[in-house]
Amino acid sequence: MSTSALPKQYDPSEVEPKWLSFWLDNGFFHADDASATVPYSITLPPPNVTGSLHIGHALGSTMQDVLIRWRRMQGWNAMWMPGIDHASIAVHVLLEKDLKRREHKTRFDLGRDEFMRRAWQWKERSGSRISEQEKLMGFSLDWPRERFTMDDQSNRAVREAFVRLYEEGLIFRAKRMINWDPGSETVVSDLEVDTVEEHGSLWSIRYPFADGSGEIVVATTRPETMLGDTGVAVHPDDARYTAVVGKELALPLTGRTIPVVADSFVDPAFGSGAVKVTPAHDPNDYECSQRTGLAILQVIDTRGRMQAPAPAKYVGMTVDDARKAVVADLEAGGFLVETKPYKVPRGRSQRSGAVIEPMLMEQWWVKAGPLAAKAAAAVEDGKTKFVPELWTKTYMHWMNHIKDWCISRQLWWGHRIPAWYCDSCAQITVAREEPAACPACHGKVHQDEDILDTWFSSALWPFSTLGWPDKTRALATFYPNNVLVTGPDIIFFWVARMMMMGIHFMGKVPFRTVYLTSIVTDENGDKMSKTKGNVIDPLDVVHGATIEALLARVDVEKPPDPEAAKKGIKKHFGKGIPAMGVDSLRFALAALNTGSSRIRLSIERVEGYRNFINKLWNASRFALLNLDGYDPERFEAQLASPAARGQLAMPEKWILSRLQATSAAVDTALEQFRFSDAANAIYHFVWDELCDWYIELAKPHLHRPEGLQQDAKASARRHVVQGVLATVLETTMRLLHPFAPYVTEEIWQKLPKPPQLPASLMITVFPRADPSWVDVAAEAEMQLVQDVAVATRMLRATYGVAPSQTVAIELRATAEAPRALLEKYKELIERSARITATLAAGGAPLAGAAKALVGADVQVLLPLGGLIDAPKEKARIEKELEKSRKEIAALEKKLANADFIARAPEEVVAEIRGRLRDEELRTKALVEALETLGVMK
RNA sequence: GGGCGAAUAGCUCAGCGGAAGAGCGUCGCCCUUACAAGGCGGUGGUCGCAGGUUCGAACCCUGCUUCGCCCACCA
Repeated sequence: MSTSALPKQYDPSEVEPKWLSFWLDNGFFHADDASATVPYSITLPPPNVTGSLHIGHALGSTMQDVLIRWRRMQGWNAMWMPGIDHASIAVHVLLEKDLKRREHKTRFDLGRDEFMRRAWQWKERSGSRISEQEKLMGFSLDWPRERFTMDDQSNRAVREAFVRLYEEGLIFRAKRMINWDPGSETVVSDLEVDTVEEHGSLWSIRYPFADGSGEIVVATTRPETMLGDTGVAVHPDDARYTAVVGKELALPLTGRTIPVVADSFVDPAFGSGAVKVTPAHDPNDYECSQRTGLAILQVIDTRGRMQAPAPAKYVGMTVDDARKAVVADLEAGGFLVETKPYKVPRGRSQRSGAVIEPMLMEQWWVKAGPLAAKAAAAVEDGKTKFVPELWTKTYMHWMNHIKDWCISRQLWWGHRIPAWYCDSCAQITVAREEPAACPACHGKVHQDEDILDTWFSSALWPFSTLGWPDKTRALATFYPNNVLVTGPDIIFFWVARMMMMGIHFMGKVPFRTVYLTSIVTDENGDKMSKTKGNVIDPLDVVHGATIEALLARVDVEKPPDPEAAKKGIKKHFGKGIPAMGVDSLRFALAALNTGSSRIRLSIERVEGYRNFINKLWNASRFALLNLDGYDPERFEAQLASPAARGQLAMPEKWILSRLQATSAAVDTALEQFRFSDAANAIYHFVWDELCDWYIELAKPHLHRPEGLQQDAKASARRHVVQGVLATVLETTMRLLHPFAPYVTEEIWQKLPKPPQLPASLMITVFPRADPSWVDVAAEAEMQLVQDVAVATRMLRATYGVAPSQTVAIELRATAEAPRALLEKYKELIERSARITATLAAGGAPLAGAAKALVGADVQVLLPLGGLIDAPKEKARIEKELEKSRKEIAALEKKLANADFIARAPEEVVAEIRGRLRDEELRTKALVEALETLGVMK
């Protein structure tokens, strides 16, 4: 057997590329549509083509890969679908910004064809970059299936879905109030508008009656819209105005007259109780006009400038300029009553940041009601579950209050709407293929200029990626997906719409479980942003980055405030970022993912888990240095029978028992998406049990005998210990592999193991908890050894006994059972605490000895003779005594309570009694120790 | 204005009805031949506040306070 030595520190840069290409070359990530095994599928939320992998992706994708690798190893036919999203509006914003900066042009200057050409160019560059990054992270995506939301197959799916929905009356064209984004010059959906409170003013304006009989004062935060007013509304029950309803007002600055109408949407308590109504530019006012029959005048155009029928003077002004002009003119005309500062809720485009202009326009809509009803019912019936469960409410609330979805966009990069208008008649043709001529009048047709909301194609993604609208094998096998992992921020945008479309077109929910990830923030809980300079780039964590490199990047990326960004970078990454490899990052993300709403990540945190990976590396290194002569096949045969297992020594029984408990914990945790529990179970097993105890106890048995002839017994024992160590490590690699694929593969490949195993760790079998390995007795015995060793080390440390010095201690136990155990494991204790021990049942108080208690009965005596520091010892024991007495008081109080005795379960009462007994023994021993000290004085 | 969540060790978080836990930090002592990215030991908490339910509450209920995050058309 080879005993290849490993370097002292784990070097991911050598290991990662090697195994990545090994996995890819062997097609281990690919799932077979026709496999007879149980399918398990996840669709990766397709990253935007504009982006590169950020920490949020790293989190979500790592969790998906953990699930996929885990299920794959459990024998499921695990398929993880990769893809990229065309991100219509995001690309627009990006390309247009670039165009403006480099060429001072708009997309309109460029023209549709040229713009599209450049967008595709961008896609080719950017799309492959993100895939490369995903590969680097070890994500076991099924690459041959990789898709793009604007590839031929997706285009076909989009057309098919659009046409069918249109034919079913679920897609329609209508003139309604929409959110106009003057920045990107397109409609955006309600979800793409952020309402923010901004400082503005509330103007009160006088509207005189046309007959000169007085006036009505109205208040507004948008005086320029008065140019489009077509009425003033009052509450029908408002006694102040009942007499004037129906009268005409002379609208200042316009020469028009407008009526006073009654509508109950008016709040009589606000301002004067009268509202100016601008139906074309305010959603409320539009509703009002529909109820009261007021006319609609559009005075703002799609570029956010005033247009006729506003008076010529204002035409062409921007909204802001028009506002100033109107206010000035009103004031000059004596119409302005007052101006006061006011907090104005203002809608802003999430994409362009421009102030949203509500407008009345003809657009394409999805009738959401019927789709949402089924999507809500599916969750109510438990067909799809949210994890954590609390998101169910968010989803349900939205579904139950859903509004129609505006799906047309006045952009170019995206799926062009498959609707053709006749140049001669009013016929609209919605079809899968471009019609040669108008079916009604045979006139020429032209296609709708608009494209679809980027989320329309995303909504079809779980089935369009599997071949829909064709009935494919892949679709039959992998739809519905088992899990969707995504961020809560796109529940409405994406999750809800996949649910609606999946149920509609496939008749089944698209996924059984929706796992919502946390938001990754910096260590202070602040959202990561380029401007704050607190962005943790996963690739920097993997490869490392000097502070200079990080700062230099700011100059290339040119964020809005480069100085602030640099300051932030210096603050957060002052010493740069050490290269920590993929596994450290992945493991950190899993370990920190407790399911709370945010994960505070910092470089220090990742370093902590890098240390863990290194610890594991060194434990393996130790093993490999000591496995010479080990024969895995022989060992397997040795362990095959339960009887043989019974022959194992306690430490071996113990570590195997702990290992099986860890397997069980990992499995249970993953079933419940408790990633941090799973990661921490492995972390503690490896560090606290395997490294801190088992390896230490194994050492004397592994060392090669000095003499020429090794005695047979020691040799056999050595082989068993080697076997257990190798087995435990091999199992640990399998357990840990979904979290840290690279380091585990590297170690696993080096470990001696029985032949006929697969070529890669990633296709071995995930450890299954086997209760037959549980050994309660061994765990209890080991606990005693650990407790005695720890108590002894504590005394040593307290009294400054040099680590190199072996001291003699006395162990006392009055009871027979623990004394027998101490006797049995004397050597283990001696080795763990660097002592020699003598055992006694009791005896006279030992003057000049420091004393520690283990449990109630076992005493550890460290003889110090004249060197004992009596006051220190006294203080220490008194502190323990105080704790013990408090505990006794609490326990006695409980037992004195008749209700407790009567109502609490018997076993609880018995347990409390037992604890009281033990605690009393402790107190007695501690008092005795104090008395012994007294002798010294 | 509605809804949801959080408040536990210096920091970040587990625990969610029967003995207060982890990681990091901090303080000692150690280069003990796997690992100083390490070892050993220690310190540190009226579990936000006030009530209630219960034999028993960090955990369940009510109210309050303080922070987050969503949703919402008030001129």
